[in-house]
Amino acid sequence: MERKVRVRFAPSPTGGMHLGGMRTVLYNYLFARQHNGSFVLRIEDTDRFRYVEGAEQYIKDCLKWCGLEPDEGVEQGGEYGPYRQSDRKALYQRYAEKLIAQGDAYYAFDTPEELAEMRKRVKSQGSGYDQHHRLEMKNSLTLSEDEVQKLIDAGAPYVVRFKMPEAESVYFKDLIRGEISFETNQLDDKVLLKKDGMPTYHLAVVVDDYLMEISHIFRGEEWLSSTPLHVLLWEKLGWKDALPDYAHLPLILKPNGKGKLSKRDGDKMGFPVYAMNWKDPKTGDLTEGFKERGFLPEAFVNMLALLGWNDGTEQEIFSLNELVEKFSIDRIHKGGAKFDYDRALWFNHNYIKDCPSSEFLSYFKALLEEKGISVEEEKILTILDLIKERCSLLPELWENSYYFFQRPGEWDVKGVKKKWDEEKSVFFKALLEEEWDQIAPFEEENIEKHIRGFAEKRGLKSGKMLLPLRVMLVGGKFGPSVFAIAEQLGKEEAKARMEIAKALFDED
RNA sequence: GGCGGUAUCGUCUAGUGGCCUAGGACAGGGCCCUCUCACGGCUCAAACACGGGUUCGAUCCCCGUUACCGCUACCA
Repeated sequence: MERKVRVRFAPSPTGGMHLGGMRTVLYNYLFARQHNGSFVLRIEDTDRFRYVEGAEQYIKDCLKWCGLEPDEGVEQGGEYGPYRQSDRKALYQRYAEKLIAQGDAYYAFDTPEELAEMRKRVKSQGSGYDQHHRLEMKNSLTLSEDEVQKLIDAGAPYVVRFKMPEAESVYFKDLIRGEISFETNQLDDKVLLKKDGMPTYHLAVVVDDYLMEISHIFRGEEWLSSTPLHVLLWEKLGWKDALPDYAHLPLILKPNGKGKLSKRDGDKMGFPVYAMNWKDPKTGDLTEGFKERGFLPEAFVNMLALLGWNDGTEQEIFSLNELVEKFSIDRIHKGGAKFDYDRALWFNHNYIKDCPSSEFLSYFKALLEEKGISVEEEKILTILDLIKERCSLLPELWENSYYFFQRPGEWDVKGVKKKWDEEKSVFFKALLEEEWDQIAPFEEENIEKHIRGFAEKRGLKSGKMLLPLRVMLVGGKFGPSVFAIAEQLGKEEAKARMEIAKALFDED
Protein backbone atom coordinates (compact mmCIF):
# COMPACT_ATOMS: atom_id res chain seq x y z
CA MET A 1 0.00 0.00 0.00
CA GLU A 2 2.75 2.40 -0.94
CA ARG A 3 1.18 5.69 -1.70
CA LYS A 4 2.61 8.94 -2.84
CA VAL A 5 4.14 10.90 -0.02
CA ARG A 6 2.34 14.17 0.55
CA VAL A 7 3.00 16.15 3.69
CA ARG A 8 1.90 19.54 4.83
CA PHE A 9 2.73 22.34 7.20
CA ALA A 10 -0.44 24.03 8.34
CA PRO A 11 0.20 27.09 10.49
CA SER A 12 -2.34 29.62 11.54
CA PRO A 13 -1.31 33.16 10.68
CA THR A 14 -1.34 34.58 14.17
CA GLY A 15 2.18 35.78 14.87
CA GLY A 16 5.83 34.90 15.02
CA MET A 17 7.33 31.75 13.57
CA HIS A 18 8.40 29.70 16.55
CA LEU A 19 11.40 27.34 16.69
CA GLY A 20 9.10 24.38 17.14
CA GLY A 21 7.12 25.35 14.08
CA MET A 22 10.29 25.68 12.05
CA ARG A 23 11.41 22.25 13.10
CA THR A 24 8.05 20.84 12.06
CA VAL A 25 8.56 22.48 8.68
CA LEU A 26 12.03 20.98 8.44
CA TYR A 27 10.95 17.43 9.20
CA ASN A 28 8.07 17.73 6.75
CA TYR A 29 10.42 19.05 4.13
CA LEU A 30 13.10 16.41 4.70
CA PHE A 31 10.59 13.62 4.56
CA ALA A 32 9.01 14.92 1.37
CA ARG A 33 12.36 15.36 -0.36
CA GLN A 34 13.57 11.99 0.76
CA HIS A 35 10.55 10.24 -0.72
CA ASN A 36 10.18 12.38 -3.80
CA GLY A 37 6.93 13.56 -2.34
CA SER A 38 5.21 16.91 -2.12
CA PHE A 39 5.39 19.43 0.64
CA VAL A 40 2.25 21.51 0.97
CA LEU A 41 1.79 24.80 2.78
CA ARG A 42 -1.77 25.29 3.96
CA ILE A 43 -2.91 28.32 5.89
CA GLU A 44 -5.28 27.60 8.76
CA ASP A 45 -6.98 30.93 9.16
CA THR A 46 -10.29 29.83 10.60
CA ASP A 47 -10.11 31.99 13.68
CA ARG A 48 -10.98 35.52 12.67
CA PHE A 49 -10.23 36.85 16.15
CA ARG A 50 -6.67 35.67 16.17
CA TYR A 51 -5.94 36.41 12.55
CA VAL A 52 -3.04 38.80 12.15
CA GLU A 53 -2.40 40.84 9.07
CA GLY A 54 0.92 40.08 7.45
CA ALA A 55 1.52 36.87 9.33
CA GLU A 56 0.99 34.69 6.29
CA GLN A 57 3.60 36.50 4.24
CA TYR A 58 5.92 36.40 7.21
CA ILE A 59 5.58 32.62 7.48
CA LYS A 60 6.43 32.25 3.82
CA ASP A 61 9.45 34.49 4.32
CA CYS A 62 10.71 32.32 7.16
CA LEU A 63 10.47 29.17 5.06
CA LYS A 64 12.23 30.92 2.24
CA TRP A 65 15.05 32.11 4.47
CA CYS A 66 15.70 28.53 5.53
CA GLY A 67 15.43 27.21 2.01
CA LEU A 68 12.45 25.05 2.94
CA GLU A 69 9.97 26.18 0.39
CA PRO A 70 6.81 24.22 -0.30
CA ASP A 71 6.01 22.56 -3.59
CA GLU A 72 2.40 23.41 -3.30
CA GLY A 73 0.41 25.97 -1.41
CA VAL A 74 -0.98 29.47 -1.24
CA GLU A 75 1.86 30.89 -3.28
CA GLN A 76 2.80 28.06 -5.63
CA GLY A 77 -0.74 26.91 -6.24
CA GLY A 78 -1.46 23.26 -7.04
CA GLU A 79 -4.24 20.89 -7.84
CA TYR A 80 -5.61 20.65 -4.34
CA GLY A 81 -6.44 24.26 -3.66
CA PRO A 82 -7.55 26.56 -2.37
CA TYR A 83 -4.85 26.37 0.26
CA ARG A 84 -6.32 28.88 2.63
CA GLN A 85 -9.01 27.48 4.89
CA SER A 86 -11.03 30.64 4.88
CA ASP A 87 -11.52 30.02 1.17
CA ARG A 88 -12.88 26.54 1.78
CA LYS A 89 -15.66 27.35 4.21
CA ALA A 90 -18.49 25.76 2.24
CA LEU A 91 -16.60 22.51 2.06
CA TYR A 92 -16.52 22.03 5.80
CA GLN A 93 -20.19 22.83 6.13
CA ARG A 94 -21.02 20.14 3.65
CA TYR A 95 -19.16 17.50 5.63
CA ALA A 96 -20.60 18.71 8.90
CA GLU A 97 -24.05 18.25 7.45
CA LYS A 98 -23.13 14.80 6.32
CA LEU A 99 -22.15 13.89 9.84
CA ILE A 100 -25.36 15.30 11.21
CA ALA A 101 -27.40 13.34 8.70
CA GLN A 102 -25.59 10.19 9.75
CA GLY A 103 -26.23 10.89 13.40
CA ASP A 104 -22.55 11.43 14.17
CA ALA A 105 -22.91 15.11 14.90
CA TYR A 106 -25.62 17.44 16.14
CA TYR A 107 -26.67 21.04 16.48
CA ALA A 108 -26.16 22.65 19.87
CA PHE A 109 -27.90 25.86 20.85
CA ASP A 110 -26.56 26.40 24.35
CA THR A 111 -25.51 29.90 25.25
CA PRO A 112 -22.13 30.54 26.85
CA GLU A 113 -23.94 31.12 30.13
CA GLU A 114 -25.71 27.80 29.95
CA LEU A 115 -22.44 26.11 29.17
CA ALA A 116 -20.71 27.77 32.09
CA GLU A 117 -23.52 26.76 34.40
CA MET A 118 -23.34 23.17 33.26
CA ARG A 119 -19.59 23.05 33.76
CA LYS A 120 -19.98 24.33 37.24
CA ARG A 121 -22.62 21.72 37.90
CA VAL A 122 -20.54 18.81 36.64
CA LYS A 123 -17.36 20.33 38.03
CA SER A 124 -15.65 19.73 34.75
CA GLN A 125 -12.38 21.36 33.88
CA GLY A 126 -12.99 20.47 30.28
CA SER A 127 -15.92 21.27 28.07
CA GLY A 128 -18.08 18.98 30.14
CA TYR A 129 -20.11 18.50 27.02
CA ASP A 130 -19.91 14.76 26.65
CA GLN A 131 -21.99 11.64 26.43
CA HIS A 132 -22.78 11.83 30.12
CA HIS A 133 -24.26 15.30 29.95
CA ARG A 134 -25.32 16.06 26.41
CA LEU A 135 -28.85 14.93 27.11
CA GLU A 136 -29.17 17.65 29.72
CA MET A 137 -28.42 20.35 27.18
CA LYS A 138 -30.22 22.24 24.47
CA ASN A 139 -29.39 20.51 21.21
CA SER A 140 -30.82 18.52 18.33
CA LEU A 141 -30.53 15.39 20.45
CA THR A 142 -32.89 16.71 23.08
CA LEU A 143 -35.10 18.98 21.01
CA SER A 144 -37.67 17.78 18.49
CA GLU A 145 -36.99 18.15 14.82
CA ASP A 146 -39.57 20.92 14.65
CA GLU A 147 -38.04 22.86 17.45
CA VAL A 148 -34.62 22.58 15.93
CA GLN A 149 -35.83 23.75 12.57
CA LYS A 150 -37.69 26.63 14.15
CA LEU A 151 -34.61 27.76 16.06
CA ILE A 152 -32.46 27.60 12.96
CA ASP A 153 -35.03 29.44 10.87
CA ALA A 154 -35.27 32.10 13.53
CA GLY A 155 -31.54 32.61 13.22
CA ALA A 156 -30.67 31.28 16.64
CA PRO A 157 -26.90 30.88 16.97
CA TYR A 158 -25.70 27.32 17.07
CA VAL A 159 -22.63 25.17 16.75
CA VAL A 160 -22.23 21.67 15.40
CA ARG A 161 -20.75 19.16 17.80
CA PHE A 162 -19.32 15.73 17.17
CA LYS A 163 -21.28 12.98 18.85
CA MET A 164 -18.56 10.98 20.51
CA PRO A 165 -19.40 7.25 20.38
CA GLU A 166 -20.19 5.68 23.69
CA ALA A 167 -17.92 2.90 24.75
CA GLU A 168 -15.33 2.33 22.13
CA SER A 169 -11.61 2.12 22.14
CA VAL A 170 -9.80 4.11 19.52
CA TYR A 171 -6.43 2.83 18.44
CA PHE A 172 -3.95 4.44 16.16
CA LYS A 173 -0.31 4.07 15.41
CA ASP A 174 2.09 6.90 15.87
CA LEU A 175 5.31 6.58 13.89
CA ILE A 176 7.31 7.93 16.81
CA ARG A 177 5.45 6.55 19.81
CA GLY A 178 3.93 3.34 18.58
CA GLU A 179 0.46 2.08 19.36
CA ILE A 180 -1.74 4.53 21.26
CA SER A 181 -5.27 4.07 22.50
CA PHE A 182 -8.04 6.13 24.02
CA GLU A 183 -11.47 5.30 25.42
CA THR A 184 -14.25 7.31 23.85
CA ASN A 185 -16.18 7.60 27.09
CA GLN A 186 -13.35 9.79 28.36
CA LEU A 187 -13.63 12.14 25.41
CA ASP A 188 -16.11 14.95 24.98
CA ASP A 189 -18.27 16.28 22.18
CA LYS A 190 -15.99 18.75 20.46
CA VAL A 191 -17.31 21.61 18.42
CA LEU A 192 -16.84 20.99 14.71
CA LEU A 193 -18.46 24.08 13.28
CA LYS A 194 -18.45 27.37 15.11
CA LYS A 195 -21.39 29.71 15.21
CA ASP A 196 -19.89 31.85 12.47
CA GLY A 197 -19.96 28.81 10.21
CA MET A 198 -16.19 28.39 10.30
CA PRO A 199 -14.83 24.96 11.13
CA THR A 200 -12.70 24.33 14.17
CA TYR A 201 -9.24 22.91 13.68
CA HIS A 202 -10.52 19.39 14.17
CA LEU A 203 -12.95 19.37 11.29
CA ALA A 204 -10.84 21.45 8.97
CA VAL A 205 -7.68 19.45 9.42
CA VAL A 206 -9.41 16.16 8.71
CA VAL A 207 -11.32 17.39 5.68
CA ASP A 208 -8.30 19.11 4.19
CA ASP A 209 -5.84 16.34 4.85
CA TYR A 210 -8.22 13.94 3.15
CA LEU A 211 -8.97 16.17 0.20
CA MET A 212 -5.33 17.08 -0.22
CA GLU A 213 -4.38 13.40 -0.02
CA ILE A 214 -1.93 13.92 2.79
CA SER A 215 -0.05 10.72 3.56
CA HIS A 216 1.94 11.64 6.67
CA ILE A 217 1.19 14.12 9.39
CA PHE A 218 4.13 15.63 11.26
CA ARG A 219 2.89 17.88 13.99
CA GLY A 220 3.65 18.83 17.57
CA GLU A 221 2.93 16.53 20.46
CA GLU A 222 0.27 18.92 21.71
CA TRP A 223 -2.00 17.32 19.10
CA LEU A 224 -1.65 13.81 20.39
CA SER A 225 -4.66 14.09 22.67
CA SER A 226 -6.97 15.19 19.91
CA THR A 227 -5.84 12.55 17.48
CA PRO A 228 -8.53 10.01 18.52
CA LEU A 229 -11.14 12.61 17.57
CA HIS A 230 -9.47 13.04 14.22
CA VAL A 231 -9.23 9.31 13.62
CA LEU A 232 -12.93 8.93 14.45
CA LEU A 233 -13.75 11.72 12.03
CA TRP A 234 -11.81 9.97 9.28
CA GLU A 235 -13.83 6.85 9.99
CA LYS A 236 -17.23 8.49 10.18
CA LEU A 237 -16.61 10.41 7.02
CA GLY A 238 -15.90 7.11 5.33
CA TRP A 239 -12.23 7.73 4.70
CA LYS A 240 -10.75 5.13 6.98
CA ASP A 241 -8.64 3.57 4.26
CA ALA A 242 -6.97 6.87 3.50
CA LEU A 243 -5.97 7.60 7.10
CA PRO A 244 -2.53 9.21 7.11
CA ASP A 245 0.34 8.08 9.29
CA TYR A 246 0.84 10.25 12.33
CA ALA A 247 4.16 11.38 13.75
CA HIS A 248 3.82 13.53 16.85
CA LEU A 249 7.00 15.46 17.42
CA PRO A 250 8.42 16.05 20.90
CA LEU A 251 8.03 19.58 22.17
CA ILE A 252 10.76 22.17 22.56
CA LEU A 253 10.84 23.19 26.20
CA LYS A 254 12.04 26.16 28.22
CA PRO A 255 15.79 26.05 29.00
CA ASN A 256 15.39 26.06 32.77
CA GLY A 257 11.84 26.24 33.93
CA LYS A 258 8.91 24.18 32.94
CA GLY A 259 6.71 24.01 29.90
CA LYS A 260 6.85 24.83 26.26
CA LEU A 261 9.37 27.34 25.03
CA SER A 262 7.70 30.68 24.46
CA LYS A 263 8.62 34.02 23.05
CA ARG A 264 8.61 35.34 26.61
CA ASP A 265 11.44 32.98 27.59
CA GLY A 266 13.55 34.35 24.80
CA ASP A 267 12.88 37.91 25.85
CA LYS A 268 13.73 37.09 29.43
CA MET A 269 16.90 35.15 28.75
CA GLY A 270 18.09 37.13 25.80
CA PHE A 271 17.82 34.79 22.85
CA PRO A 272 15.51 34.64 19.86
CA VAL A 273 12.65 32.18 19.62
CA TYR A 274 11.32 33.20 16.23
CA ALA A 275 13.03 32.42 12.96
CA MET A 276 12.89 36.00 11.74
CA ASN A 277 12.04 39.39 13.17
CA TRP A 278 8.35 39.68 13.89
CA LYS A 279 6.60 42.97 14.32
CA ASP A 280 3.18 42.80 15.85
CA PRO A 281 1.06 45.12 13.71
CA LYS A 282 -1.27 45.90 16.62
CA THR A 283 1.17 46.71 19.38
CA GLY A 284 4.10 47.58 17.15
CA ASP A 285 6.31 45.36 19.31
CA LEU A 286 9.31 43.96 17.52
CA THR A 287 10.59 40.50 18.42
CA GLU A 288 14.04 39.62 17.23
CA GLY A 289 14.55 36.55 15.08
CA PHE A 290 17.46 34.18 14.58
CA LYS A 291 18.11 35.67 11.19
CA GLU A 292 18.50 39.20 12.44
CA ARG A 293 20.46 38.04 15.43
CA GLY A 294 23.09 36.87 12.98
CA PHE A 295 22.43 33.20 12.35
CA LEU A 296 23.17 31.57 9.05
CA PRO A 297 20.15 29.69 7.74
CA GLU A 298 22.24 26.54 7.25
CA ALA A 299 23.35 26.63 10.87
CA PHE A 300 19.85 27.35 12.09
CA VAL A 301 18.45 24.42 10.13
CA ASN A 302 21.23 22.13 11.30
CA MET A 303 20.63 23.07 14.92
CA LEU A 304 16.90 22.52 14.52
CA ALA A 305 17.38 19.12 12.93
CA LEU A 306 19.52 17.91 15.83
CA LEU A 307 16.98 19.08 18.38
CA GLY A 308 15.37 15.70 18.88
CA TRP A 309 16.98 13.77 16.06
CA ASN A 310 20.41 12.35 15.25
CA ASP A 311 21.71 9.89 12.71
CA GLY A 312 23.11 7.48 15.27
CA THR A 313 26.72 8.42 14.63
CA GLU A 314 28.70 11.17 16.26
CA GLN A 315 28.26 13.51 13.34
CA GLU A 316 26.68 16.82 14.25
CA ILE A 317 27.21 19.00 11.23
CA PHE A 318 24.90 18.19 8.35
CA SER A 319 24.11 20.00 5.15
CA LEU A 320 20.49 20.13 4.05
CA ASN A 321 21.19 17.49 1.43
CA GLU A 322 22.75 15.21 3.98
CA LEU A 323 19.74 15.68 6.20
CA VAL A 324 17.44 14.77 3.36
CA GLU A 325 19.45 11.65 2.83
CA LYS A 326 19.84 10.60 6.45
CA PHE A 327 16.65 11.74 8.13
CA SER A 328 14.54 8.96 9.53
CA ILE A 329 11.45 8.99 11.67
CA ASP A 330 12.53 6.14 13.90
CA ARG A 331 15.51 8.13 15.04
CA ILE A 332 13.38 10.96 16.37
CA HIS A 333 13.67 11.17 20.12
CA LYS A 334 10.45 10.75 22.09
CA GLY A 335 11.04 13.12 24.94
CA GLY A 336 10.79 16.90 24.81
CA ALA A 337 14.02 18.88 24.57
CA LYS A 338 14.98 21.90 26.62
CA PHE A 339 16.29 24.52 24.29
CA ASP A 340 19.95 25.38 24.78
CA TYR A 341 20.99 28.66 23.21
CA ASP A 342 24.69 28.00 23.77
CA ARG A 343 24.41 24.98 21.58
CA ALA A 344 22.66 27.00 18.90
CA LEU A 345 25.53 29.48 19.06
CA TRP A 346 28.02 26.68 18.72
CA PHE A 347 26.38 25.49 15.51
CA ASN A 348 26.47 28.98 14.08
CA HIS A 349 30.07 29.47 15.12
CA ASN A 350 30.95 26.25 13.40
CA TYR A 351 29.35 27.34 10.16
CA ILE A 352 30.85 30.80 10.24
CA LYS A 353 34.36 29.56 10.77
CA ASP A 354 34.15 26.90 8.07
CA CYS A 355 32.27 28.94 5.53
CA PRO A 356 34.29 30.53 2.72
CA SER A 357 34.56 34.24 3.41
CA SER A 358 33.03 35.00 0.05
CA GLU A 359 29.71 33.91 1.58
CA PHE A 360 29.80 36.90 3.90
CA LEU A 361 31.01 39.37 1.33
CA SER A 362 27.72 40.95 0.38
CA TYR A 363 26.63 41.11 4.00
CA PHE A 364 29.90 42.71 5.02
CA LYS A 365 30.09 45.11 2.13
CA ALA A 366 26.64 46.41 2.96
CA LEU A 367 27.73 46.86 6.53
CA LEU A 368 30.83 48.82 5.51
CA GLU A 369 28.84 50.90 3.11
CA GLU A 370 26.49 51.86 5.90
CA LYS A 371 29.49 53.12 7.80
CA GLY A 372 30.81 54.96 4.80
CA ILE A 373 33.86 52.76 4.46
CA SER A 374 34.99 51.55 1.08
CA VAL A 375 37.56 48.79 0.70
CA GLU A 376 38.49 46.45 -2.14
CA GLU A 377 36.78 43.09 -2.07
CA GLU A 378 39.99 41.15 -1.99
CA LYS A 379 41.15 42.91 1.12
CA ILE A 380 37.82 42.35 2.82
CA LEU A 381 38.08 38.65 2.05
CA THR A 382 41.57 38.45 3.52
CA ILE A 383 40.48 40.21 6.66
CA LEU A 384 37.41 37.98 7.05
CA ASP A 385 39.63 34.94 6.68
CA LEU A 386 41.67 36.26 9.55
CA ILE A 387 38.83 36.82 12.00
CA LYS A 388 35.85 34.65 11.18
CA GLU A 389 36.92 31.77 13.38
CA ARG A 390 36.30 33.91 16.41
CA CYS A 391 32.73 34.81 15.53
CA SER A 392 29.56 33.10 16.64
CA LEU A 393 27.14 35.61 15.20
CA LEU A 394 27.32 37.61 12.00
CA PRO A 395 27.59 41.03 13.67
CA GLU A 396 30.73 39.80 15.39
CA LEU A 397 32.39 39.87 12.02
CA TRP A 398 32.51 43.62 12.40
CA GLU A 399 33.15 43.63 16.12
CA ASN A 400 36.25 41.56 15.48
CA SER A 401 37.54 43.50 12.53
CA TYR A 402 36.65 47.17 12.93
CA TYR A 403 40.21 48.10 13.73
CA PHE A 404 41.27 47.11 10.24
CA PHE A 405 39.03 49.77 8.83
CA GLN A 406 39.27 52.56 11.35
CA ARG A 407 41.80 53.77 13.87
CA PRO A 408 41.09 52.80 17.44
CA GLY A 409 39.28 55.53 19.33
CA GLU A 410 41.35 54.75 22.37
CA TRP A 411 44.19 52.50 23.39
CA ASP A 412 44.30 50.12 26.29
CA VAL A 413 47.13 51.96 27.96
CA LYS A 414 46.49 50.29 31.30
CA GLY A 415 46.92 46.92 29.68
CA VAL A 416 50.50 47.57 28.65
CA LYS A 417 51.57 50.02 31.33
CA LYS A 418 52.76 47.37 33.72
CA LYS A 419 55.13 45.98 31.15
CA TRP A 420 56.04 49.24 29.47
CA ASP A 421 59.51 50.39 30.36
CA GLU A 422 62.45 52.36 29.12
CA GLU A 423 63.79 49.38 27.22
CA LYS A 424 60.61 48.96 25.21
CA SER A 425 60.21 52.62 24.57
CA VAL A 426 63.72 52.80 23.18
CA PHE A 427 63.18 49.70 21.13
CA PHE A 428 60.06 50.99 19.43
CA LYS A 429 61.64 54.37 18.83
CA ALA A 430 64.54 52.69 17.08
CA LEU A 431 62.25 50.32 15.26
CA LEU A 432 60.28 53.16 13.79
CA GLU A 433 63.28 55.29 12.96
CA GLU A 434 65.76 52.73 11.74
CA GLU A 435 63.99 49.61 10.66
CA TRP A 436 60.44 50.30 9.65
CA ASP A 437 61.12 51.75 6.25
CA GLN A 438 63.42 48.84 5.44
CA ILE A 439 60.60 46.34 5.59
CA ALA A 440 59.83 45.43 2.03
CA PRO A 441 57.74 43.85 0.85
CA PHE A 442 55.41 44.80 3.68
CA GLU A 443 53.97 41.35 4.14
CA GLU A 444 53.20 39.26 7.16
CA GLU A 445 56.14 36.92 6.99
CA ASN A 446 58.65 39.58 6.15
CA ILE A 447 57.34 41.93 8.81
CA GLU A 448 57.79 39.21 11.37
CA LYS A 449 61.29 38.49 10.18
CA HIS A 450 62.29 42.14 10.43
CA ILE A 451 60.78 42.86 13.80
CA ARG A 452 62.03 39.68 15.42
CA GLY A 453 65.43 40.13 13.86
CA PHE A 454 65.65 43.74 14.94
CA ALA A 455 64.83 42.82 18.51
CA GLU A 456 67.30 39.99 18.64
CA LYS A 457 70.01 42.12 17.14
CA ARG A 458 69.55 44.43 20.10
CA GLY A 459 69.62 41.51 22.52
CA LEU A 460 65.93 41.62 23.29
CA LYS A 461 63.34 38.87 23.41
CA SER A 462 61.15 39.55 20.43
CA GLY A 463 58.16 37.87 22.07
CA LYS A 464 58.02 40.57 24.69
CA MET A 465 57.66 43.27 22.09
CA LEU A 466 54.67 41.80 20.38
CA LEU A 467 51.98 42.48 22.92
CA PRO A 468 52.74 46.20 23.06
CA LEU A 469 52.92 46.22 19.29
CA ARG A 470 49.50 44.59 19.11
CA VAL A 471 47.95 47.12 21.41
CA MET A 472 49.53 49.90 19.38
CA LEU A 473 47.99 48.57 16.20
CA VAL A 474 44.52 47.56 17.30
CA GLY A 475 44.00 49.36 20.61
CA GLY A 476 43.74 46.29 22.81
CA LYS A 477 44.74 42.73 23.50
CA PHE A 478 42.82 40.97 20.82
CA GLY A 479 42.85 39.95 17.20
CA PRO A 480 44.73 37.49 14.99
CA SER A 481 48.47 37.45 14.30
CA VAL A 482 49.94 40.86 14.92
CA PHE A 483 52.04 40.63 11.77
CA ALA A 484 49.01 39.82 9.67
CA ILE A 485 47.29 42.82 11.16
CA ALA A 486 50.25 45.03 10.34
CA GLU A 487 50.24 43.86 6.75
CA GLN A 488 46.59 44.65 6.31
CA LEU A 489 46.97 48.04 7.91
CA GLY A 490 49.81 48.90 5.57
CA LYS A 491 53.15 50.43 6.35
CA GLU A 492 51.98 53.99 6.78
CA GLU A 493 48.85 53.41 8.83
CA ALA A 494 50.64 50.95 11.09
CA LYS A 495 53.40 53.42 11.65
CA ALA A 496 50.98 56.21 12.40
CA ARG A 497 49.18 54.12 14.98
CA MET A 498 52.45 53.09 16.59
CA GLU A 499 53.54 56.65 16.96
CA ILE A 500 50.28 57.76 18.50
CA ALA A 501 50.14 54.82 20.87
CA LYS A 502 53.79 55.04 21.83
CA ALA A 503 53.32 58.63 22.88
CA LEU A 504 50.39 57.54 25.00
CA PHE A 505 52.38 54.75 26.62
CA ASP A 506 55.29 57.04 27.31
CA GLU A 507 53.13 59.63 29.03
CA ASP A 508 53.34 58.15 32.48
C1' G B 1 -8.96 16.40 38.90
C1' G B 2 -9.43 13.26 34.20
C1' C B 3 -6.97 11.44 29.90
C1' G B 4 -2.53 10.80 27.05
C1' G B 5 2.76 11.05 26.57
C1' U B 6 7.91 11.00 28.38
C1' A B 7 11.96 9.60 31.79
C1' U B 8 20.60 8.39 30.59
C1' C B 9 25.78 13.72 32.75
C1' G B 10 23.59 20.98 34.16
C1' U B 11 21.88 20.76 28.58
C1' C B 12 21.28 18.02 23.55
C1' U B 13 21.90 13.00 23.13
C1' A B 14 24.31 7.48 21.84
C1' G B 15 22.79 3.02 23.82
C1' U B 16 17.44 -1.67 21.64
C1' G B 17 19.63 -8.05 27.50
C1' G B 18 26.00 -9.43 28.19
C1' C B 19 30.48 -5.30 23.84
C1' C B 20 28.96 -0.19 29.64
C1' U B 21 34.77 0.79 33.70
C1' A B 22 27.69 3.87 30.15
C1' G B 23 30.09 6.96 24.42
C1' G B 24 29.90 11.95 21.93
C1' A B 25 28.67 17.23 21.80
C1' C B 26 27.48 22.09 24.32
C1' A B 27 28.52 24.58 28.75
C1' G B 28 32.39 24.33 33.08
C1' G B 29 37.72 23.15 35.23
C1' G B 30 42.91 22.15 33.95
C1' C B 31 47.07 21.55 30.52
C1' C B 32 49.45 22.23 25.70
C1' C B 33 49.99 25.54 21.42
C1' U B 34 51.00 30.94 21.74
C1' C B 35 52.33 37.93 20.57
C1' U B 36 46.53 38.70 22.82
C1' C B 37 41.76 36.59 21.79
C1' A B 38 40.18 32.66 19.25
C1' C B 39 41.00 27.97 16.57
C1' G B 40 43.07 23.25 17.44
C1' G B 41 44.98 19.14 20.57
C1' C B 42 45.00 16.67 25.32
C1' U B 43 42.60 16.17 29.96
C1' C B 44 39.22 16.49 34.49
C1' A B 45 34.47 16.66 36.66
C1' A B 46 29.49 15.12 35.41
C1' A B 47 24.04 10.68 34.32
C1' C B 48 21.03 5.23 33.73
C1' A B 49 14.43 8.78 38.85
C1' C B 50 12.78 4.98 42.61
C1' G B 51 10.71 0.09 43.97
C1' G B 52 9.32 -4.58 42.45
C1' G B 53 9.47 -8.46 38.96
C1' U B 54 11.27 -11.51 34.20
C1' U B 55 16.23 -13.50 33.29
C1' C B 56 22.26 -16.87 34.34
C1' G B 57 22.50 -11.51 33.47
C1' A B 58 19.17 -5.59 33.13
C1' U B 59 20.20 1.45 31.16
C1' C B 60 17.73 -1.72 27.74
C1' C B 61 11.63 -6.15 28.75
C1' C B 62 6.97 -6.05 32.26
C1' C B 63 4.31 -3.77 36.52
C1' G B 64 3.87 0.02 40.12
C1' U B 65 5.50 4.73 42.26
C1' U B 66 7.41 9.43 41.43
C1' A B 67 8.62 13.53 38.45
C1' C B 68 8.00 16.24 34.17
C1' C B 69 5.27 17.57 29.66
C1' G B 70 0.79 17.96 26.77
C1' C B 71 -4.53 18.11 26.20
C1' U B 72 -8.80 19.07 28.80
C1' A B 73 -12.04 26.64 24.47
C1' C B 74 -17.10 28.16 19.40
C1' C B 75 -7.43 28.80 19.75
C1' A B 76 -4.69 26.40 16.78
